[in-house]
This record gives sequence, structure tokens and C-alpha cells, in this order.
Amino acid sequence: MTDHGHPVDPDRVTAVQHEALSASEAEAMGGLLTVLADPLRARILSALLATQEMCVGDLALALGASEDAVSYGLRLLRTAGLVRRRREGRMGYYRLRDGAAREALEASLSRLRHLTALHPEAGADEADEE
Amino acid sequence: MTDHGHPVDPDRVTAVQHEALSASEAEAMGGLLTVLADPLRARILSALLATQEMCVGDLALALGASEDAVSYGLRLLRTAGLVRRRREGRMGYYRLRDGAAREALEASLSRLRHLTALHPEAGADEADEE
DNA sequence: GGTTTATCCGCTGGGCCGTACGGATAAACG
DNA sequence: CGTTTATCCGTACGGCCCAGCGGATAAACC
Repeated sequence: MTDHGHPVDPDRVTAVQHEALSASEAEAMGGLLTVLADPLRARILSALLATQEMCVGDLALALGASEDAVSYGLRLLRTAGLVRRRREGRMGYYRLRDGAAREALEASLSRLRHLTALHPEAGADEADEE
Repeated sequence: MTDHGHPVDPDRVTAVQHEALSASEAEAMGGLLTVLADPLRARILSALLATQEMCVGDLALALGASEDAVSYGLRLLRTAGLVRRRREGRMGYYRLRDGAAREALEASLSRLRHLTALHPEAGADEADEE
């Protein structure tokens, strides 16, 4: 087991402790990202961004997924506070939460789409030395 | 089992099929988000954004995590193409992948931080009807 | 060369998450 | 009022992921 009473670069260690994401911030962000990380849920959000409001069956049809899966995804999105439901008879119509959150979500998805498009692509470079 | 030869709103269904995230896009994004969703990995990235370059031991010290966990996190970040390693003797110094990806990552993290700060907060509103 | 140090790898186990299935609810329709 | 339709819920199962441990590698130091 390594000791580490001897940091290699103390300045950077303290810099990180001050500037980097705190554990609690990272945990909150992780919770949100875990919700966004599922392909079906991301597509549901994307669909709602495009159409304002849809019911479970149409979403399942449009996305080519089972209704159970869509229903389950919408439940998680709702408990995460990202999506709201409007009941009309036996149908449930879902839409994104309104307001600043909607725009923040749109911007985040756009950014992430861009980042993904950069295609990090596990470049296997192992030979570095100086 | 529901039939769904009868979409409620065919226009929106086709709109989603054209405009929403495709399955493959969502899968790629999901892979990336799964990597970002882990609190420790997000904090590692945040630390590297702040300091340019650090070794495993210092990261573990600064983040209050075990070296094994940090090493494992860095491995995943490396295979995801987000982080690069510079070997110097027995030490390994890690830095973010350079170029556009770095800026895209910084922008994404910033956006996500903002989105998280909006605090979706599982608002339990169930009573909607018209 | 032997020891210490910094990091990495393989393996194992526990835990969480998503899907599928069956039944339940509740509205429309005749 | 019984059936059909759209959705929801509870449960069980399988799979993936991450922390921890032990050993391996490889450089520095005496």
C-alpha cells in the first residue's frame, strides 16, 4: 500500500481541492447523468423536445420500443423531475418540464451530441515517453 | 398487448422519427454519459481541467479516493478516449485529450453543472386534468 | 542485486438497473 | 354492464459495473 504522505505536486493537490467538483456536486450530477445515459430515455427526451407532447403508445411506436420500456423510462424521467404528465381520460400525455430547465436540457443535449460526434474513439496509443 | 396500428397523432410520430435522436446516436451518447455519470470519474475530469496534468497518487489524495479506484477510473477514461497518459519513469501523468474534445468536454461539464444546479427535485405533482 | 515505491492488472463478490411478464386500473364503447 | 383499449404497477430474472484484494511490473535508491 502506498503511503502518500508525500504528494508529488502539493500545489496541484490543493488547487484540485479548491477548484474541482466536490463529492456532493459530482454525486448530484451523476444522478442526473445516470438518467440521461440510457439510450431510450435520451431518445424520449429528444422526442419530447421535438414535439412538445406525446402519449406512451405513440412514443413507443416512433422509437421502436416496447410500451413497457417507454412507460418505465417516463416514470424515471418524471421522478427525476425532467418530465410532466397531463392526464386526459385513460391517456397520459407527457411533456418536458417547462421553463429554464427545458432550455438547459436542450443546451446540454446539444453539447453532448456535439461532444459525442467528436468520436473520441478509443485511440490505443501507449507509446509516450520523454 | 396493445395494437398500435392506430397512432394517436401520426404527424408527431413521423416528426419524431425524423428529428429525434437515432438509436445509434443515443447509444453512442449513452456510452459517453455512462463514463461521465460516475462521480469519481467526473471529479477526475474536473481535476484535470483545473490542473492540466496529475499522477494517480496526487489525484487520489486530492479527491480523497483510493488509488485503485482512481487508477480504474483513469483506465476507463483512457479507453473512452477522454484522457491521455504520459509515462515518466515509474510514474504516469494524466491529462485531458487535447484539442476540440477538451473544449467540448469543458463546455458540456459546465452545461451539466448548470442543469444540475437547477435542481429538478422530484416534484410530486400528480393532479393534472383538463 | 535487493528493497522500496508508484502504478497497473486479474479476479471475485455485492449491488443496482433495465426488461419482460402477468395482473390491475380505469375509461370508452356498444 | 361487459369488453376492449391504454396505461400502469409488482415481481423476478439476468447482466453490467465498481470497489477491494493480491500479485505483477518496473524504476529508483542503497
